[in-house]
Amino acid sequence: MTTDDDRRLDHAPPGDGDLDTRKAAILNAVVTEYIGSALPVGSQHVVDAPGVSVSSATVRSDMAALERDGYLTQPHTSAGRIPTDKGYRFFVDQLGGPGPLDPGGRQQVRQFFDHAHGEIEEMLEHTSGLLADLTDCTAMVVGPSHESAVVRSVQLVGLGHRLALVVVVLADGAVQKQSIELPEDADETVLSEAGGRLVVHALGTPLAQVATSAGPSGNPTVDLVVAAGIAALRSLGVADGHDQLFVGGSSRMAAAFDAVETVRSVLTILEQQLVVVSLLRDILDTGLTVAIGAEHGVEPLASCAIVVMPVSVDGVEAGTIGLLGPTRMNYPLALAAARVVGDRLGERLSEAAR
Amino acid sequence: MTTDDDRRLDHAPPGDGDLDTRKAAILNAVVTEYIGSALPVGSQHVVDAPGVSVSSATVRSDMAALERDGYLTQPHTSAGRIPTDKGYRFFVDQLGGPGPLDPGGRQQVRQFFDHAHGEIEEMLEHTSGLLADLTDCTAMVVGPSHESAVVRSVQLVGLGHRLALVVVVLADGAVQKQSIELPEDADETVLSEAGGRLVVHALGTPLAQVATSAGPSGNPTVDLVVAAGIAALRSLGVADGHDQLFVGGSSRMAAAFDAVETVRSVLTILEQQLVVVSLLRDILDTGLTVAIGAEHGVEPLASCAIVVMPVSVDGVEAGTIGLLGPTRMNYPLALAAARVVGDRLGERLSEAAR
DNA sequence: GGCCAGCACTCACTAGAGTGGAGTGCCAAC
DNA sequence: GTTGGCACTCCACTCTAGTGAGTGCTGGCC
Repeated sequence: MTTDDDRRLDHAPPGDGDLDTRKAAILNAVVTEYIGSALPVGSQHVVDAPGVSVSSATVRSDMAALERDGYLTQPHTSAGRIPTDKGYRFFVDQLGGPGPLDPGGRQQVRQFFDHAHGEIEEMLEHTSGLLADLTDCTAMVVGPSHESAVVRSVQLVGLGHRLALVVVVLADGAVQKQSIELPEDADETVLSEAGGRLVVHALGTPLAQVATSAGPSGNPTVDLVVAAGIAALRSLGVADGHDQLFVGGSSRMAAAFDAVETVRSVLTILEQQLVVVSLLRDILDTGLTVAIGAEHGVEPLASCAIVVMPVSVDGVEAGTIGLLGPTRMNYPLALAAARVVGDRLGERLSEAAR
Repeated sequence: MTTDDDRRLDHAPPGDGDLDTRKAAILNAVVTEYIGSALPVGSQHVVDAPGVSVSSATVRSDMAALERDGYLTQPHTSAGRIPTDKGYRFFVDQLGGPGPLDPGGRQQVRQFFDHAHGEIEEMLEHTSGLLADLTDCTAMVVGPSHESAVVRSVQLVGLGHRLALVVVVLADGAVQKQSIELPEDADETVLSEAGGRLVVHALGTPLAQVATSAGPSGNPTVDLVVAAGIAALRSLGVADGHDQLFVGGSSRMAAAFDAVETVRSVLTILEQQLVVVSLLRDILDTGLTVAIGAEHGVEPLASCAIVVMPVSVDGVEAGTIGLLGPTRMNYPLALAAARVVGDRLGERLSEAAR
């Protein structure tokens, strides 16, 4: 039964992160099994796994060692083992990054991007749905920040009642707006004069680098409006991560846990866009791709794992993809899907920015 | 104990939707109690309620009658009663519309709208959060449709690569965009010429009433671009309900049910914007304010009730507020909150449109 | 020294019996 | 029509085996 498969593993280097080859194989088998069944895994279920050509007794003693070392744990004595966060961590590290996506998934991704149309926000939104479908996780998509996008057009539109709208079109196709208050004596002429000056001031400049002030025009009212417009532009340039998060498939969290209280607390986190965006940012900043259990500091997500993948637009990390699931999520699938979708999304966004 | 309070009810007209005064009082007491406790209500818990100055034995026989008539049901023999959908319906009808909001809630609403700032989308989003906080329900806010909003500004911005963006600013401060493909030979001149013609064509017109075609300009390329721009404008005028729904507090659904499967199916519905928007639309169209259980046709929401409230902008029903909770939701609170917030939101939007 | 069959042990899970209590329906009396 | 009294029902809870998956240990074997 276990004849050919093992050779590869038997001859692998002995030290694989403190674990000998067989222990690693057993750990992987436990993790894989548990991800599939969500049931504690006994020694008997592991003996047939590749790389484990020993009896259940030997597996037991190895499992005991793995438990001593903190990779596995028992819900109670005389139950099977389930992986600890450390166990999942080993499993994930040993995967060595995303593998290929299964053909069905690849097909689904291809179809999606072939038919993806419409505006960028719509596409990001749908992408989160696609990822959720592919992985059965909750998907988070953070759109590219507009900080460095070049201003293609600025417009000042009066709305009446001392209110005007600064409308900016950026090179990546994003449209931003910000309302400003007008001084009492600002009429159409002032608005159009100020609009013209804003165009001269900001056109062709990255949003975050719009200069703080423009020269005087001779008309103090115009100067006031221009100043307000510049302030509005600059405030749009600050990436507050507020308006660019798309969460898809949050209902999957309900399927992932059977404690309704866990579901509630996870959903509560997901409602806080700022928390989610900075969480993903933090994980990326620590250089991780997967954050398991307590590794990210967010307490209510202690029983969750997060897979993050940067989305590169023209070679620059611009957006982020995140997948949220229980710690026993399907890591190989999640990693593969995140990579493939991230790459394709990046390509798409790069094309659009060109 | 029950002396003064009853007189009002004792002298009420005998037929209140097929129920005599005392039965109605008992039904109301059961509903109120059950909304608070989520536990089946026994005859003993009802004898102290206003309008019920009889013994538990009498209450029992009335309850039996109410069950025969379909207002109450028993989870099992020898358990207390819980209201049926019909029972909730009677309760809600007898409320006769929204009552006043409690002072704390009023205060919260006032504070919110005093400090509400920023763009319309942001405000709608935050409004959904406010409603969820007030009522402990999931809140849905459908923004005003832009069909009838007057075009304040049209702009054609080239994005390179045979792509341009039609950017429309509407009188209510909304900004819409739609990308169009350009013919091979469209250069900056064509773009600006076409942009100018679009302005002439659409400015001051309600979005849904933009005429289908403009006269020829003499330059076939310009005509092509203008046609594409008009098509884009008209497509924006179609209220597909896609981009104007804001759902807040979906985590509250997890707290409302203890069956995780129910939570999952409800969340799945909430993820389908189109379904939610048309559901609210349907309920409003049937002239209801509250849809209980099976009254709306959506099967996965059979254990939910929905409170809807139109939001009037300048006297015209423009947006919608919806509250989703379990059938045993706090109807008086939900109705009061929806009314107050809906009114204030309407005022706010009317101001902005002026 | 590493591996393994055998064995005693642990403990969640299930089913069944017993009990308490909340609640009902019915009835005779007022 | 209303009420107190009473027998009855049935859930929720507890307790008690019994079962079985799974463990740790041990002594013998290669």
